[in-house]
Amino acid sequence: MPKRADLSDTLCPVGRSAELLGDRAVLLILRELLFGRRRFELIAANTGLGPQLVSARLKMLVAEGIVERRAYSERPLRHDYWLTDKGKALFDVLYAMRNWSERWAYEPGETGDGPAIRYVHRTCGADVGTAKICPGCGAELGYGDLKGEPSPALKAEQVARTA
Amino acid sequence: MPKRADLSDTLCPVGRSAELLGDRAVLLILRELLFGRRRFELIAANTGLGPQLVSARLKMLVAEGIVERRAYSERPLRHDYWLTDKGKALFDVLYAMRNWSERWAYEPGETGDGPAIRYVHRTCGADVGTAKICPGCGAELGYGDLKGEPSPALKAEQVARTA
DNA sequence: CTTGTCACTATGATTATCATAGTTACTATC
DNA sequence: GATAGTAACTATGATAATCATAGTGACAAG
Repeated sequence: MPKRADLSDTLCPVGRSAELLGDRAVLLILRELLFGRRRFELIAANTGLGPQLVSARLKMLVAEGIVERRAYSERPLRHDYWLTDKGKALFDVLYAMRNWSERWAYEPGETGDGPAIRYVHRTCGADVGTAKICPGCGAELGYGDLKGEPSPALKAEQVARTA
Repeated sequence: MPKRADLSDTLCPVGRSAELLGDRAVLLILRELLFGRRRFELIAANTGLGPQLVSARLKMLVAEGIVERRAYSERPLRHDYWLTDKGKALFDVLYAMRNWSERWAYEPGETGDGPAIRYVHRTCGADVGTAKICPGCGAELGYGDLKGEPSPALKAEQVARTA
């Protein structure tokens, strides 16, 4: 690869976010952070990415103001990673990706009989399916509004990765 | 790069679409297709990607059932590229990316005084801003529902790229 | 004082990407 | 009828990002 072309100065909004999100490692790390997994080793294990890549991407995300690095222990000194408001706002993008996958990316029956992850609206309890607005109460769905329940098969996969 | 790790068999819906969308070239090509630019040379020029990359990604997108290759002329034989329903459904993801960018990815005043692209709901005429549901009529917004008007600055950039 | 934990850094092989140039199959112009 | 143009690609070589594996530093626990 030559130095990859830089699109961060394009005025096109899709091009600008493509520079950030058009990267498997970034998307997977954001998934972990949105799921509330904040520790380096957990992120590395769940994504299957090497520590060097995780380190490089987290540094970049901190520099972009999407992630914040915090000390959660002084002795020994240990850090973890938190999404900023700018980072939390990326929930909408990942949720759209999830919705597309649930509809288009699985063979029939591949996830059992339900979706790979069942999402429930915290405030009203409705199963949101793959909707953009809550079918129970009509509210828009954003960061923190949903509670996800992975299917048994997906849960087994996640356990296998961290073991 | 070693062979990139394959996530296409993960059961996680974000992981599965990350395999597809976690790629700058794919996102940029999808942007062009969603904007109705279907010809190879136009896509290459507007994205700034080399023809080899465009060719490889379009082949992959055809194999994934996201894009369809059609002959638009017999003599000389010429082809262009159309989104399938599976491809059109990716509008939601790119629209979420656009919304995030409009809110978080620009310095104040960088796009003039409005957004980089102003979107209007075709059926009711309302300016949708960065909403997920139309603020005019309350309808959900999907592929084909919006008419985009790039800001003068963005338009100038697009003209410069194709010249 | 050895083993374990966590957040990383270092090294080398592999390969995707970019820039540039060339190819094929026609049509249009001089 | 030879040259130039157009559209959709393919070929080639240099570069650098990625992966696998191993190692480091600072501390805690047994």
